[in-house]
This record gives sequence, structure tokens and C-alpha cells, in this order.
Amino acid sequence: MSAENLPRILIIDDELAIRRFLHTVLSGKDFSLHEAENGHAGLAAAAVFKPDIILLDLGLPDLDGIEVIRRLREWSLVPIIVLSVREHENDKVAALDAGADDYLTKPFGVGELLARIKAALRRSLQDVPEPVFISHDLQVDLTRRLVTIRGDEVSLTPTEYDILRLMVTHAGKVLTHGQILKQVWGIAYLEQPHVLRVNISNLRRKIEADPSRPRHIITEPGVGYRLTC
Amino acid sequence: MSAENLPRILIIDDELAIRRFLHTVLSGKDFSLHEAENGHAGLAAAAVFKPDIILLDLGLPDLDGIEVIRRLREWSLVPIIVLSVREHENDKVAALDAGADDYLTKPFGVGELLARIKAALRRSLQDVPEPVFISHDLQVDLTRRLVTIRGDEVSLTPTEYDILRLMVTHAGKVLTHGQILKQVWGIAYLEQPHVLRVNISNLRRKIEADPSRPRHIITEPGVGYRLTC
DNA sequence: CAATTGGTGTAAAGATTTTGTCAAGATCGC
DNA sequence: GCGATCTTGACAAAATCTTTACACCAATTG
Repeated sequence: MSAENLPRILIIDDELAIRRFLHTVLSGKDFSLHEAENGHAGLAAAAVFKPDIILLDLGLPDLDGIEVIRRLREWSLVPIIVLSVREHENDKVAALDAGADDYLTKPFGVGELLARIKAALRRSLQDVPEPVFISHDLQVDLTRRLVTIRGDEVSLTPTEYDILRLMVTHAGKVLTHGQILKQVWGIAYLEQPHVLRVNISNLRRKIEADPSRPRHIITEPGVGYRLTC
Repeated sequence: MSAENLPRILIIDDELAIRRFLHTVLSGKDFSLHEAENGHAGLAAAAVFKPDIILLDLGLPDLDGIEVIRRLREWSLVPIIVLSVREHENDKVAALDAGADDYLTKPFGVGELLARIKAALRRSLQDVPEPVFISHDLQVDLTRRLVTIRGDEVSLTPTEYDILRLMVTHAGKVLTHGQILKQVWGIAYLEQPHVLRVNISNLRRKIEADPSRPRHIITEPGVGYRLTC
């Protein structure tokens, strides 16, 4: 098998000893390895290296591990296996709820680690969605939070970006008012569809050539909105 | 939410105490539960009950847990979470290699179990390609709420879509006026069959090639309507 | 055979609801 | 305090719903 087809593993850990250990353990097993020693480098590497699996330590110097998981999950479904010394249940629950796929407490057995990596790979043989969404003149790069229209960068407010990200990750499907409100504003805003309309209007003014005749954000009357793909 | 849409969990464990415990823990969390007390019953239940997750004890009286995993994996990809007292690494590796998705050693925390169940559900719900209804030139994609006729997208009002969705989910069967009225408008409209006719007419104008000679929405005089399939 | 009757289909006119836009406060972070 | 953002209110615009009116068809009946 050529090196390009090997499963790609990204290790995000600040301890050199752990990275060396994982390297030793995994390098003999037909994996293509990449390493990052802090959260920001890890996020960048995930975008460039496009790993099939991420092994993530929670105790990073620059970013909290949970935050790393959250940011990854904004644009990627890559399996994340957390390796941590924290064995308290709350840490496990927080990591899994944030989007991690598995949680191993150090010290762990090499065999178990390999078995869990294999299990994760087995599951994720499905196709990975491309993190850059392109539709006509609209381009959304989820890894960089960058939105361009006809090549020009547009600046979105946090709320506008959240809405657009949600639509991109569900492109083509109808998102009900309730789904968007719950995801972006939280469950308390379910009965406030007005803020959503204002934001959709603002969003359209920024990304539609003719906001009164939208081609990207289509309204499905009585139901919600849909992003054409 | 109706009981039909709840995530379905199958518990395979021979110890009544464990089943009771899991039942108590999970029944309050919006799951639909099913239980089996040995391997053969578990395999049979998996086929009939079609769970979204299986919680499996390794120490069953009739079949080894590993064997249960193997037999399940011959035909199903349902996520399997192993719950076991065996904490030796070899047991974990064997279970995971046989096709289990996760392995929890008893005793485990309730929060962690729930978090791992959620993680497994999250993964498996990602791509469930819901069937698209196709009949001649009509195509109804219920997940995208997209209706096309000869490839052209048609826009339906909420009421029209409700009617069509109802007919698609009961394609081929006759739906009485009462059934449609009750389902779409609510029980109060049972005595207002006229709104239904108006909407059927509008619907036909949108999806029938020749609305005066409908080929999709067939009227069954004196009874109701039927969608050909 | 013509008229009637009950069930059905179509068109159009308000009435109602939903959606879009603008702009004025309110809030938040720096 | 200032600028950006968010929220809210008022109103306009658009879409949808309901109702009314009437045409059509087939079976029945006088």
C-alpha cells in the first residue's frame, strides 16, 4: 500500500514524551503520522493535514481541549479520541458532549488504543464532507471562518456567521425556524422568530446579488429557510 | 415527540439487577427501551426491534459476548456499546476488534454512559439516507422537503406539502377525507371537506401534467384520495 | 328523457398570517 | 464613550388560507 492511502493520524499533545511514545507505538502499524504541540497548531494541522483520526490531549498550554473539540466540530466530523490523565467523569462527559468520539484515560494499554483507533476508522470509512462550501458566487471556508462573494471577502457578525455555518452544514435541506433559533440562539428563543428574520435579511444584504430576489438563502414559507447547493 | 421517533436502545444482559438499573437510568431520558436476557434472544430482538444502539454484556449464559458481536456484524452496523466487568485489556481488544464501537467497564458512571450513548447516536444519525419517493415524473424528498416534477422543483405551501407528505407515507393506500382532514387541519375540520378539495385541486395543478386527468392523486369517489406508487 | 341531487373540481375575492425591511433604542466589549 | 452588534417595534409586502360562487359529472328519479 502506498503511503498516501495509509490512515492519517494527527496527534495533538504538548508533552514530547507522549508524542514520542505514540509515535513509537503507531509508526510500525501502517499509519501516516502528524504531530502538533498546542491547540492552535492542532487546529491548523487538522485543516491542512486532513487526518482520518485525531488523538487529542486535553491539557494543552494555549487552548482548553474542550474548546479544540468545539472548534473542530464547527467544520469537521473527523473522529476525535481524547487521551487524558483526567479521569473524573465530568471531564469525560464534557469532552464527549462537545463532540469527541472516545475517551481514554492515561495510562492506557497500547492494544486498547489500537483497537479503539481501528474501531473509529472502521466507522468513519464514510465520505468526509469538504470543509469549503462553494455555490455559484458564494464561497464559505469553514476552517478559516472566511466568506467571499464573487471573490470579495464579506464580514459577517458572529450571529450571521453562525446562521450561515448551520445552513452550509445542512446545505440543500430545509432548516425550520425552530431548528435555527435553537441552534443559534438557544432553546429560550424558540418563540422569537423575529430576530431570525432580521438576521436573515441582513445576511441576504451581504451575500445576495439582489437581496429582494435571493438565490442562495431561499425561504420556504411557513417552514424555514434553505441554502441552495 | 411521539414514541416512534425516540432513539431505540436494546439491552442484552442476563442480570436482572443490571437491566433494572439501566432501565431506571435510561427510561427518563427519552429512549425507547427493549431488553433481552441472553445472546440468542438478543440477536433475535436486534432483528425485530431494529435498535439504534445495543448495550451488550459480555458474560451471557448461552453465547459468548464476542460471538454475539460477530453475528450482529454479519448483517448490521448498529452501534454496539459493551458493558462488562472484565477489565483486562485483551477482552477490550477482542470486543472492539470483533466490531464493538465502545467498551465500558463496570462499574461505570451514569453520566459517562449517557455521554457515550449520545456520542454513538450522533455518529450514526449523521448519514441515514432517508428514502426518496419516486413515481413516474414525481419525486418527493422528505428529508429535504423538496418536491420535483420532471426534474423541476415545485414550491408547495405548508398545507399542500402536509397533504402530499401524508399521501407519500401512505402511498398506494386510500386515505379517507376524514383521515386527511384530521391529520392536516385537526379534528375540528372534520365537517369541512371543502378546504380539502380546494387544496387537492391546487396540489394537482402543481404536480400533475394534466390536472383534469390526474395520474398521481387519484380520487376514490365517496371515500377519499390515493397516491399511485 | 329531462330534472334533480350529491359529490366533486375550479376560480377568484377578501381575510388572515407570515415574512421582509427600516430604524430606533439597548447592550456589550474595548 | 464609542463602535459594533443585538434586540425590539412599527409597518409594508408577500404568501397563504378560507370562503363563496359556480361549473361539471354521473346516477337517480319523476
